[in-house]
Amino acid sequence: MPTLKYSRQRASIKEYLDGTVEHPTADMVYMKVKKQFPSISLGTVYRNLNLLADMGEIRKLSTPDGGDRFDANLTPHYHVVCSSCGKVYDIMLPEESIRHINESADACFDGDIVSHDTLFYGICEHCKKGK
Amino acid sequence: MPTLKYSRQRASIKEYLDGTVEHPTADMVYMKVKKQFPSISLGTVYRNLNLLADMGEIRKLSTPDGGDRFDANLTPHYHVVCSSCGKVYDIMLPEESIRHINESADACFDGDIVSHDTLFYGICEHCKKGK
DNA sequence: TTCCATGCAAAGCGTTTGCACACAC
DNA sequence: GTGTGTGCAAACGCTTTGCATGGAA
Repeated sequence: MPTLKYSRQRASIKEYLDGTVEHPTADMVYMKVKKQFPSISLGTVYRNLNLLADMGEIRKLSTPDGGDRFDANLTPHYHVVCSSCGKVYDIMLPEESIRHINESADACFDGDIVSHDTLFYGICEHCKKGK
Repeated sequence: MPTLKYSRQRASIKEYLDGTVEHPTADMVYMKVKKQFPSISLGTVYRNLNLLADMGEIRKLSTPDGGDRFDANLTPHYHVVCSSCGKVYDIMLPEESIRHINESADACFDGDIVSHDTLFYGICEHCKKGK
């Protein structure tokens, strides 16, 4: 495998992700980092996001509405994606619940459940009110 | 809204989904139904799959590897998607576990969890052995 | 006859990739 | 100087859509 070399662009992407509680799409990252590096390309953003995800420095979340989302928060937590607006929310289940869910799922599945990737769906408060 | 009219193509799609325990992609449905209707187009398959999903006759599952998958099994159950091979498996949790998971998640989320859409990730038995 | 459904092809969208150039080491 | 990262643009995979035609009611 190739040796990793420093790049300002990658550092900027990581820094942005570290400082946000949202779960930005690649395009949102692109827009943000573009302010600092006006000539950065979307391809570079994607390459670095995937690189960071492969290295385990960020998490990549797949959502139903196409675009992936990225999260630099590595503490064990789940996500809820709003079926209405597509936003992704953190959900901090108590450790006991996490264990219970994993044990239940593991017992029913012929293989290994990767716990922290579990994705919940819902309707967020904002979308509930909007109706 | 327009009145729904019968179509052999849609009937065939529904019939195929009713008879399989897999969770076929749109393209798999297309390939299958094409045997009966050689001139059917992929667009028609997509239109009917979305139509059936909107009517609640089938479920549409979003997976991380791009393609959506379709499931005619409407009994309450969850899904596990294998991070390695992309296959989708049914997972029949005991009712008590489902209730526990929902209550836990609901308590931590500012909105409504849509229980049966919850998506687990894992490595299936087949991929575990293959390594 | 009235509309909905179909087939076809083009377009849409998010993402990946090939290539020449720039930059880290 | 060697090899990785970047910017650009083309290509990709999946899905949707516009339009003329075909079929259900």
